[in-house]
Amino acid sequence: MQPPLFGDNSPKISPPQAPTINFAGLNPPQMEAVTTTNGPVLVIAGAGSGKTRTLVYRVAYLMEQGVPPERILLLTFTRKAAQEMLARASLLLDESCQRVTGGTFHAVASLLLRRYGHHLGYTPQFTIIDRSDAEGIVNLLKSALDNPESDRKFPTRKVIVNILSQMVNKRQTLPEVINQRYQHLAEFTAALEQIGADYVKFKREHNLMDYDDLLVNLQRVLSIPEVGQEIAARYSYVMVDEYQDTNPVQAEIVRLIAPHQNVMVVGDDSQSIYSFRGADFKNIMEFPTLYPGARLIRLEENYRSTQPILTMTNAIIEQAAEKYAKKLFSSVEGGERPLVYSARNDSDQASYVAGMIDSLVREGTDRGQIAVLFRSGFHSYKLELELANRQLPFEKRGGLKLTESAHIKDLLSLLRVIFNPNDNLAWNRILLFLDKVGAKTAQTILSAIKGHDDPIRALSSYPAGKTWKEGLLALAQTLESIRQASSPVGQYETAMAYYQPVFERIYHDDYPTRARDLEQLKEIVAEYQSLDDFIHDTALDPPEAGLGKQADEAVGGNVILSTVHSAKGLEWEHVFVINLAEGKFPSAMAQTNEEMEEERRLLYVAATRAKRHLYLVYPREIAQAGRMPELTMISRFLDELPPGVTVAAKKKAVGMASSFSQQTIQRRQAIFSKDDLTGCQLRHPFFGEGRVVKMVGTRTAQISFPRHGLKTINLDFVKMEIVDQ
DNA sequence: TCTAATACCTCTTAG
DNA sequence: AGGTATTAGA
Repeated sequence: MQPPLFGDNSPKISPPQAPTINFAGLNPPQMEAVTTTNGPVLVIAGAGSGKTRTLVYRVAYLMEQGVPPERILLLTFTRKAAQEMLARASLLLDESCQRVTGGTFHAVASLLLRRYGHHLGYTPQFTIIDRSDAEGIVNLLKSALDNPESDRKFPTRKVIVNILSQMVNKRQTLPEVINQRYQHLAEFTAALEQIGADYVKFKREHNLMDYDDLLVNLQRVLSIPEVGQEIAARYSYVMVDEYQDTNPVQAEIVRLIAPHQNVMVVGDDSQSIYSFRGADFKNIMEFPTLYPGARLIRLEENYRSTQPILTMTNAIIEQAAEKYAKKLFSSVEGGERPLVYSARNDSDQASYVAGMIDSLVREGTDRGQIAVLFRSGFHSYKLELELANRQLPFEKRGGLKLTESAHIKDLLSLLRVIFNPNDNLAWNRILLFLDKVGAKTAQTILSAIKGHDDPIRALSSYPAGKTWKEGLLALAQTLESIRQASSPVGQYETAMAYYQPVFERIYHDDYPTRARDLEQLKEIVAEYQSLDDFIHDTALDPPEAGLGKQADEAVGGNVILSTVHSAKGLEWEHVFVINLAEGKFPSAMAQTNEEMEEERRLLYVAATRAKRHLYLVYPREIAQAGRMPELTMISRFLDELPPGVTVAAKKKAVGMASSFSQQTIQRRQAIFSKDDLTGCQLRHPFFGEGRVVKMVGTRTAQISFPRHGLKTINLDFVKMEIVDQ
């Protein structure tokens, strides 16, 4: 269970003896940041300089000074970060630290807007929509616009949502956004303006808020004098983590919520990686202007990484076009230079990394001390297969979230219409479950039942077509039962009983795999007392889907595969950064100089996650679906490094997994040159190990895989390895 | 007129 | 692997 965002307001019983905090572990600037509690404070904290520790101590210190936890607000970048900090503060002081209000801007906004959103015309049951929901709405509005000749150049719903979001986050007008980044769409300005207005109207009419609305609407209620005062009166001390990644709207929220100016913000301009969300690393430098008399504290000593790693990361940021002079120095002894491995291709890269991880684990390295980082979620697919083959459990962070997959959205939609009967997207989704009902019919039904104060009842009396009347009644009945079910699990099960056959029909190809996600969802639902809480929580902090998660909740944790963005603020002994090739990292999407600079900072963030060992890997060629593999160039960021900062890794140098040893390779070649492989144990990149039952032709074998059954495989096309004769 | 099946295309990063 | 555009079929 997540700790409540707002602490309970029950009267606090002071402990007989006030516990005291031991500050021995803090250096002088950290100590200054902890004890300067009144007035604005800006902490510029380099990577690994003990920023989190400082915040944790400060929370505990404030409480030791007698500040009630309910009056402290800690805004962080992820909900997880807030939980972790409060848990650590509890260890320093006592459990009451858990009652501090801590979470993301969005989570805090969601809670405050449930209470104060009525000033803007929202009911407390508004639904938070995610990106794909927003895209769905925009798509709807786009087609309603009926541009005469549906031109191919008209932007996709994805691009439109990006543009609308950028307008909000950077507080720009549509022409400004178009002029800055989307000049090629200038001719569609009028249409986009219309879609933007329709989108706002649609959300308003259906009691929906997207992520941007949460922030903007919070800012708006805070700007209503009486309401703003009431909210501001709740908090006497406000702390903001990762301030370099806040956007102007968030900065304004901080200003409004803390008129007393007891605000401490912590950040590092070199680690600004969210400009696509409207953040500008210059904002942090403007803090002293916004808060005259702000105390500036710098944390520059690095407690995380060895000097050779810092030498390399300093070199990366050294090349940045615009930077505020800062050079981290290490207090960690010794260490080796970062290794660079040049892989032949994606497969070689995956097998190198998996092999290294395998041998590290065999040597006794804690799995939880190993992470693989990459620019984009899909960059790790190959590696995921490779790790699964070697039965190495891992957890993936970033990329697709559980609630973003189609089948989970289906089920959640059944619950969402109960919660917010105005949620058209959810309605549309579940109406499409019905056989013989498509987009058109669904819209017709929807507009018919929309006006009723009880759309579910209205649904059961809808004049349905002969072919789908039965299905419609069954759906209406199910919704009624869900509404009446007493617990969230009960509601889940009622919904699931209805959804199961639909599910098997829609996803007939792969529903067993997807079924696992639904099971996982059930476990999450089971932790909740009310459906409302469940829907709020999952909207803002979707649980992550993963192969690895259920594999092993082993001691010390699992190997982590993560996007760089999701690795922010974390650290590991061993860090692999993969796909360091032009077009991948930096991403091909980075066009402007500013964007390229952000890619550089992104690599800086990735590399500074490493405590002792850093491995930089890139493929020399990239396979593209349906095309010949293309040669790639090494990432410019590595190419620009001064000589001697890194060291080339020898191919498969360090104790590789047995299946990749020289002997194995020789044996494999020897045997593969033979004709008859009957009886051999082979390893398939996807199906895992299997035994050859018989040869079908000279190069084709029938192989029995324990988990996947009998397959006929051409050995020239599929890369197989000999495991045993 | 609408649904269902098929072939094809494109993929950032996140609350 | 997901969505979209196209087309066959009801």
